[in-house]
Amino acid sequence: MEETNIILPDQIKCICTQCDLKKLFFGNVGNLEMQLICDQKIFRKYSKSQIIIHEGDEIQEFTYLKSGLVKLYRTSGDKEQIIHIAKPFDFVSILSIFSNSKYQYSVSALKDTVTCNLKMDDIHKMILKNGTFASDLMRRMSEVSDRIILEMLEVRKRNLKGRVAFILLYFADEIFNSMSFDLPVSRKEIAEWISMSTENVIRSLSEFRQDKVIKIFGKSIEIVNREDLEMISRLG
Amino acid sequence: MEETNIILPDQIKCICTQCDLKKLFFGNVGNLEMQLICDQKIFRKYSKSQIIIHEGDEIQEFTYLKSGLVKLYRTSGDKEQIIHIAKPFDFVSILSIFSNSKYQYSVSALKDTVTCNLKMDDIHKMILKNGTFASDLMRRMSEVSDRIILEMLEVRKRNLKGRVAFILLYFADEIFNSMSFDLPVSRKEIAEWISMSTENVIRSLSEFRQDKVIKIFGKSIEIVNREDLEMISRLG
DNA sequence: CGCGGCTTTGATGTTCATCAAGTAAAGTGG
DNA sequence: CCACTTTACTTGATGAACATCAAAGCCGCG
Repeated sequence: MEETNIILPDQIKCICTQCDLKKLFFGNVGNLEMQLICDQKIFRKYSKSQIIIHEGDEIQEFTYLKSGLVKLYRTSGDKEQIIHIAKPFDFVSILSIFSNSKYQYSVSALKDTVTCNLKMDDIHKMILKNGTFASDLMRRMSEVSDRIILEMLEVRKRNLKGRVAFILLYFADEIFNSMSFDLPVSRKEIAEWISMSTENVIRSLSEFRQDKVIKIFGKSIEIVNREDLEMISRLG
Repeated sequence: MEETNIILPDQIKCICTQCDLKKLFFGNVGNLEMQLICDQKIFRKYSKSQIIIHEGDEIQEFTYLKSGLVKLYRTSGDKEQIIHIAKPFDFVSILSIFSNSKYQYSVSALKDTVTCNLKMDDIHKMILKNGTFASDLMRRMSEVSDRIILEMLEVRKRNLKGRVAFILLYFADEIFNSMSFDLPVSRKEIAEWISMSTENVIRSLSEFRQDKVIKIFGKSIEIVNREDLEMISRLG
């Protein structure tokens, strides 16, 4: 939220009407209305591990990801609980914003991330005026919360190894669309995501490597035997 | 959903404009619009353990609780995972309905329950026409999903005894508003809610009883030492 | 170059699931 | 309504799963 994160629209070549993300929420917003929103928008740029949204902060903006990758989490005491990892189109900051005046979760950047921020007031006004926009937005909210809840249930019904396998497949299928990728999170963060200890996350990864299910080079992961990994995820 | 569950409006003295639940969603709906909805409404009555919504069913109605108590859960294989326990005003069936054509969760009655069912089409039409209604509905959706997610996180960060203590306090504070109440769920259901084994839920309850934190007579629970129970919930 | 955080492995102990066996309660069909 | 069956509840014993502690190597960063 610091001023230093602001980048002016003309620093990024971006015309709202041509934005890939337009159809997410603004597919049914006329060009005139769109122009009003467009003129008000602010981009913010965050580098890895910078905090985008801080639990407890006043909600004044409607924030969505233009590029990058973020984690949604909650802090209690000195511990963090990761709720979800989201990429553009996964509009996580949509949670809470219509019921609370303050954010219930924090969001931070896992890699360099750019957000597009609109004034919450403008969004509220548009909901009142434009029913189709309201309807589209509702669908998005419902999708996001459904996905998060179902994902938490999927994790929760598995044991340690099943959870780790599930997370690896999640990165492969949902985030990177590839069998090899660089982990955007630490082992500790995986642990905070699946509610297990860091050591046991590492032990599971090592075991998968020994069993030739995956290859590991530091943060770099390659899924070698997808069938086995899926089996571990299903049975665990 | 069976026809046998339908009860005609005049069997229950109910005028929509005077309904306690009106302000939940329809606080900003005019009397004329309200009348249209009102004429279309159907009540359904369910007895304990009857299924109100079945995972996978087509979503055609907008369902909310008039009275009773329900559990929201998901079935995988032969096991159930309880997501949330809800009473009237906690409008759980709001989840999924704007993003999916089918229900992602099941809902069943924990005690005799009456639902008020509106046509989904009418709700959609009203969202398009009435911006304030859309806005109110969004706030409710956001509240419900926030509450469920935060609750799951609270459970997940605790250990066995902490979870059991948390659930007991949940019943006392959120459901019954009393330090003594009849458990509306079995030990097994508590286990499915907090992802622990039935035996260990029972052992925790027995231990609380031995330590004179609670009294137990079958399904009947009395919280004797609230401070201790809160301590267990906090530290566990 | 040194410090702190991340990663890794091993050893140990705690927490929890599972199995077993018995009692109580609740539903079912004659 | 009773005998019967099933489901819920309870406790103990055992072993598996997982956390914690400890120690050492590694990496990035000021």
